[in-house]
Amino acid sequence: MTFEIQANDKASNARAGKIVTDHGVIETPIFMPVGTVASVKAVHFHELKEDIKAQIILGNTYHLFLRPGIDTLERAGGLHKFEGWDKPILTDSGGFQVFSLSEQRKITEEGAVFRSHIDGSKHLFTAERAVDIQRSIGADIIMAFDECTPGTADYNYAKKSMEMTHRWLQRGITHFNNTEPKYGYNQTYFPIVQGCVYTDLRKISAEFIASQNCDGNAIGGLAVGEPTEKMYEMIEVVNEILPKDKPRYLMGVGTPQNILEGIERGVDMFDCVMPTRNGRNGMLFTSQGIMNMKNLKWKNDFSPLDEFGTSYVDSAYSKAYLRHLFISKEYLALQIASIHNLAFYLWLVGEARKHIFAGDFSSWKKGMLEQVGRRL
RNA sequence: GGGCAGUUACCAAAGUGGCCAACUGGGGCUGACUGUAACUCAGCUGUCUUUCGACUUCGGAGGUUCGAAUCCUUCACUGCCCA
Repeated sequence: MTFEIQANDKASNARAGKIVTDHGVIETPIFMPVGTVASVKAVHFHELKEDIKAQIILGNTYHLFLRPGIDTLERAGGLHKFEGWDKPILTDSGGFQVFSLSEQRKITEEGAVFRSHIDGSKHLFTAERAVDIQRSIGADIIMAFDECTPGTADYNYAKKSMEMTHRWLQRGITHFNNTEPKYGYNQTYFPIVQGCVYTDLRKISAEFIASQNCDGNAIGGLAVGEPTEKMYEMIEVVNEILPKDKPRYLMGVGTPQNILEGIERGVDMFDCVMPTRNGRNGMLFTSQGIMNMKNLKWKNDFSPLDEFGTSYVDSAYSKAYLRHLFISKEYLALQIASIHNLAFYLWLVGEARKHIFAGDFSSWKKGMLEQVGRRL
């Protein structure tokens, strides 16, 4: 994997670049749709590629390990072949599940023991195991196994957790270097900065992560309960330290506003379930603001779903029709909303990229922020 | 014509003397959702009020009672059965 910066914004830390993987090029800044269980929920891969124009998608180690399982993925020849996606894939390590499934896991120095949410069976995830599974999945970019601490963690817990994440990282890197890709193309390993909302911890973590000299670096443990301003502050602190010539990936973020703020602070890659999950729950993100499609006000509004939208669903369907589909609990509603939201997110980062090249990112961002935050 | 059962908020349906503005579903309105255990979750859904609370309700009218959605009388309507 290689990364090349193609343009820097004049008034901010925003940059535009190009990541090259064996499955193709990723133009940054980029948003990566989340396809946890070998599926971007409610969206065909055809639409993902042709209409939404996704350049890279995610998969999840924990979920894919439970179903369909490693054996099936290996027999399929890896996740790309299994799901029919020939562009880049990034897999999360299961670190987020340490946070989101905190009720049914136990953390030790060795790793985390999960009780499966599917059948209750116990599974030990370690730094090494996460590498092995991600080798079997065959993602282009694989993530270190970390503990994603909640934004409300106290200092001592955050410090101990961060230090353990660092030890896990060294074990993971060693194991990564001692193992080979399984399907004939290269994989690269991204470490993850932790440290919760504590500036000194974030600095220590960023310095440690930078010293590992990986191809790219991730910022984790944000947008997990801390105030948004704190998140922005932590991004600034960390990006001061993370190498400029490596892609920076802000994990799990976020709203359109979060993404623009992240780009301005020098982040290159984002992923988030919001466009798909919120879409399925009836919320549309548009360049003009946020719409709750279940609201009465759309009942007889036959105007296009999004007159400024770039996806075919934006002109093919009306607001009134999509509202009807949601109210009627029709599956098509989930598809249309998910396609629209993902297309919007990809459009948004694409526009950001253009304005970085043009050198007027910050002024463009200011106007866009006001628009996307409106409630329609 | 006779007998029986029933009539509760937008719909369905509990409640059979005070703890009832009235259980529960559905529907409706609004909100939440950030490396996906999520087509999920939460609040509201008689009127007025920010809250406390006040007021008007359980087919209509009248009555019994300190007190009625609940008991009595009567009228109206609906369903089933017998002629």
